Amino acid sequence: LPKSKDRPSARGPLKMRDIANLAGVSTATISRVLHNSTLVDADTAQRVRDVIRKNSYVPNATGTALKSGRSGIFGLIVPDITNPFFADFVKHFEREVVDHDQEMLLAITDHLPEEMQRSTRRMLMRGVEGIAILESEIETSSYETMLHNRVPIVTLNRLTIEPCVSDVAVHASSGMTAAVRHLQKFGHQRIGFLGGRPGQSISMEREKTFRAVMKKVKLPIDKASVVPAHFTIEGGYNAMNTLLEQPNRVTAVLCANDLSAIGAMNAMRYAGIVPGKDLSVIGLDDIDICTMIHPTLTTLRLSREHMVKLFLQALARLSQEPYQKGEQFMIELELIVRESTGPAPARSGVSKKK
Amino acid sequence: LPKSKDRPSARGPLKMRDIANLAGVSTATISRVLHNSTLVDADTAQRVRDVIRKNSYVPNATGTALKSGRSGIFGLIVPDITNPFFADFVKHFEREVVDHDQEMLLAITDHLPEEMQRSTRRMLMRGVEGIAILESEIETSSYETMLHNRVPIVTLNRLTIEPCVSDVAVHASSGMTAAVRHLQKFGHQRIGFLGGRPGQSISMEREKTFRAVMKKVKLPIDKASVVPAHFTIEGGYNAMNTLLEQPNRVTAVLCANDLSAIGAMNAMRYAGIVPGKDLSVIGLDDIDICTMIHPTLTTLRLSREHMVKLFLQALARLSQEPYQKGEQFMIELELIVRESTGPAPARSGVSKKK
DNA sequence: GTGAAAGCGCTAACAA
DNA sequence: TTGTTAGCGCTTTCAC
Repeated sequence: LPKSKDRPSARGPLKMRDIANLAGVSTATISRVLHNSTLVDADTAQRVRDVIRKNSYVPNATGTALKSGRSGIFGLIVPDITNPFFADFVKHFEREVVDHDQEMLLAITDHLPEEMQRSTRRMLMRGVEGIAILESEIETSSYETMLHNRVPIVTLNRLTIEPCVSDVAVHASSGMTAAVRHLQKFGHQRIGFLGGRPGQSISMEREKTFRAVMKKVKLPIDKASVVPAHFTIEGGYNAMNTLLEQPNRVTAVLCANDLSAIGAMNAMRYAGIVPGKDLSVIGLDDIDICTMIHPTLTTLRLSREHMVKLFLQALARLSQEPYQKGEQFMIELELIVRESTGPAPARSGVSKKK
Repeated sequence: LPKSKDRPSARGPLKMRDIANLAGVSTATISRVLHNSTLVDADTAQRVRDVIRKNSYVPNATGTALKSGRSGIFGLIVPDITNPFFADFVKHFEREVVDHDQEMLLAITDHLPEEMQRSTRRMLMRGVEGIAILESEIETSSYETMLHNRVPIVTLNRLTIEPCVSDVAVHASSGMTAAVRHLQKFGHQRIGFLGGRPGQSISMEREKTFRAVMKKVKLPIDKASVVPAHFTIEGGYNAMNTLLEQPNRVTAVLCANDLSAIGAMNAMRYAGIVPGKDLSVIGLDDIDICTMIHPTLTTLRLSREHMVKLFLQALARLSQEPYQKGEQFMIELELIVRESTGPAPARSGVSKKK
């Protein structure tokens, strides 16, 4: 019986061997041509390229990965791709990674610890060269498995680094200061905050920063004007309804993210309050829809493009031997003024219905 | 010098060989344990499992893939993950695929033909076992490369099948009929349509269906009330502004998707027209935000969950030898009534400002 | 300038 | 019940 060397791939895609046979050269030559090696005769190279094109040959990355020990895959773990912030992050991450001839392996945890565990396992099985984790609560056993396997990791807002683990954190205070000063210039004195859920580290962090900023600019905080909220439209909607029940209502609110700001504006509409006029609103993230709603949303931009660059840079540095230590990176917010903020209304008691 | 068999993996994750050495068995036994083979002694199995756990060993899928010839990866190509419809599709696709111990390879084309080409190449390199393409315009050379490599493909709304290529199409006419009847019951007579961009097959299809439905229910169509629109918030916004310039304005509009419906409602607000009261609006897709805006959007639901199931089922069937032929699947729309539709206003000349 | 051959991590047929 | 071994597609040293 003929050796497998000679059979023209019974089924499935062509292999390098087949191309080699068709071009009358060895697989080594094919490989050289694919890598644009100069050590190959121009004519031979051309002939090989023709055969490749004619047969739509595509090299099998599995073989390459196994041989080289490098998968060329980077993992990305997000809690919820339905949130435009994460969707945009995923989009930029994919683009960046693909532009470097690598792949993205995406995992969506839906905030579930057991999904986090499955995700890390999947990533390790596929031999990812690094993992970006945009999930603030990382379940312990997953974390240990990753450390054990010494895969570079970059986390978001955990403010903790260790060997093989870097972190990118949002430094909110300068941005929030700008936001509050912007409101102050419009004459706002009573400013509320929507967000800050006990136990959720990012949102607690943002609430803490808000308190610090208000102290810095010497504005008092009414306890009842800081309302916990999920990072969703519904979360903001509910929180704003709670806020609206308060006497001596605020004239402006900062929200922990854009989605909750949008929800808050919906709640205001139902209550007959005009956002941007009766009550100013500021979001955080600057997702695309900020400019597509009415009124357009003033917000603190957290650039996904920049974040992605930081994450990938951090991963790259962890991969280089001398940097295995782990580093802390910071990213700033930028105030983007739009229509949802304006002069504070003359007196506090705005009627509920116009 | 000792054979590589004996060295305890200098660096990087442990391999099966290492675990075998630690447990004092051969790699074959490790493999058997990992696959829950019954042919292995209970004690040995336990010992192996302990070693695996203790060392956080994770098998390398690259090896498995190369050996078995099956990558366990399914490709998904979408034009724009920032569109909530696609984001939701990706989410369900990922979940479904991962639940079957497989992976999703995601590509985002941003509607660019050259990205489509790169994407298919990436997919073929990684040896995907099937590709779901949610991009209606498929660039020819990519398509041929895929066919050449005989990888199962399922497309959306192309209404064309061939060997190795199945299609899932949205059958809009019953849903649209329900939508128009719903408006008729509210007394609407002049109904417009936003969408239908020349050259974009999905949107042309939807416009055609709209015309057919209007004919069926014996309602006239004013040429000027069918306005082309991109499938985005901005597209709907612009289209609605065009529509509002018309004399003898419609009292209701169907939109080719939810995003354009949302944009249309924004445009109405700016013009002082109250959506759902002065002018009824119906979307298509039923993305999550439909219930999170004011007024909530009446829409024709296109279930992503169901679509994903169909796509994966179609891919699975193409993989089985006897089904290589390619099949046409259909998916229906379901009318979901919310607040954006209501009784037609008494007379047509609604004032532009209240 | 080109080819032969070994080996990456894993599986499965076969041997013991 | 367990081990030995060949080989999946590719790269690369070494020999020619």
